[in-house]
Amino acid sequence: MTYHHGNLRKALLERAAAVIAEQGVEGLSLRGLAQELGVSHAAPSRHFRDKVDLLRTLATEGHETLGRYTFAASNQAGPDPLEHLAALGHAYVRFSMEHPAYYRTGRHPEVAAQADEALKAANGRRMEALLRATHAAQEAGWRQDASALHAMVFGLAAVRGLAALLHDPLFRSHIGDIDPDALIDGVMRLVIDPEAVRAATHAPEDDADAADA
Amino acid sequence: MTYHHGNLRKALLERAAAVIAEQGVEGLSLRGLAQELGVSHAAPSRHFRDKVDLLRTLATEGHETLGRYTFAASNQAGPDPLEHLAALGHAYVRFSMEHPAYYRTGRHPEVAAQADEALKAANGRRMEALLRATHAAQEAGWRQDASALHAMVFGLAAVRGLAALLHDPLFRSHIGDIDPDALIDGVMRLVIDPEAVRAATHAPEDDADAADA
DNA sequence: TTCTCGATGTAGGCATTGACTACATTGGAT
DNA sequence: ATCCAATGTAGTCAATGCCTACATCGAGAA
Repeated sequence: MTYHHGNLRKALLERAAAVIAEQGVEGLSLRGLAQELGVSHAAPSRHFRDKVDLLRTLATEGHETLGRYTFAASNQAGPDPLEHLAALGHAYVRFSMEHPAYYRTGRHPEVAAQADEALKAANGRRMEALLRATHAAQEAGWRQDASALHAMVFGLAAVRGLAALLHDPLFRSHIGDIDPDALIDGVMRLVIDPEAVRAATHAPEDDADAADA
Repeated sequence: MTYHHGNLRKALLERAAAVIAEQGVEGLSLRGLAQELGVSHAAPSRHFRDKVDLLRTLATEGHETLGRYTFAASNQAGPDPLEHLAALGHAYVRFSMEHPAYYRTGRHPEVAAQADEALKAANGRRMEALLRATHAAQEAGWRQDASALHAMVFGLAAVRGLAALLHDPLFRSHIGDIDPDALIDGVMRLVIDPEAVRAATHAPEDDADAADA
């Protein structure tokens, strides 16, 4: 046994993510973490000021991972702004399913309440990117009747709400066995509604699709 | 001072709701509650088996209150199924804003994970009612292209997501000062989209302007 | 090479909290 | 009037977060 662990900070983050994925944020204990990693109960304090500091770090990692998801989605999606927006929504829900620890930590009220500048900035960047994608979709005919803000919040709410439902035991048990992917597809189609867009764009009068900035 | 409190159970629930509204569920402590009410630290255990039991009771109260909100909304809404569905969504978001303690407790993972039969049943009833309202809206032309389940989840996700956003400090601080009511209206209009429904119901044939209600 | 010092980990302690047990008080039913 | 179930009290314990003082390590300075 070595006196020093080697990379305790990383190990703490990984183990914490595993515990949160299994038992939720409530089930996380710094002392338990230290014991599982074979270090003393005070060792974690060398790397994280307090429990929220660890959670905040995890949440920031989660933002970065989510960033990679949305980046990949942007690249894989075609040039159609509607498809792009749908891909962003898909990426978020998939992220929430594949990284439950990041997802739960990011939504934890303590973390949001004690967010540092890095976390706020990461969140802000994602919101701005979403707003741009929303704007592009509107220029392509999506929800032109609404303000950009309302349209963005609509899409964001639907996506975040869907993720919340898929993580809600009450919802899951009431719905019974379903294919999450099919549900995500179905809901995203209702959010984007390309049929309606096509109908509106090819509408009686064609002053609607003037797309310039 | 009397040896017995009088109605400690009720007092505990009320005080707990106040604390949760101020500091969130994380800020709630049974001993603190007891101290504020002037009873011994073990007194709460006479009324609630443990902390989750108290939270679960609060969540059940919340379901009842939400039930009253939706009942009132149903009554005040006109006969139009679309208007009815929008009113249900509105009622949920309004409930979440006016009763933050109920809202937060109901969404707390511990509560959902340890829900008892009463809570599951209350949740199930609301889901069934929402499914019926969704079905009626579809019969009136709303989102007929989607399955009833997908349409319901779409609406539910948008509404729950909007409530989540309005309670999210990160979202609120990024958005800046806004009028929540205007945002709720705007988003609900995008969920229901009566214009699109009217367009779809009055078919491709162009008697578009002759039709009025 | 040896020394020093900052980084990292340890040991102990304290306050808070949830939960358990044994005991006390009350008021209503008999 | 008596009994007893409901309600409240006091004490205890383990778990936890956080604090302080001390120990160990290893890399760079001397």
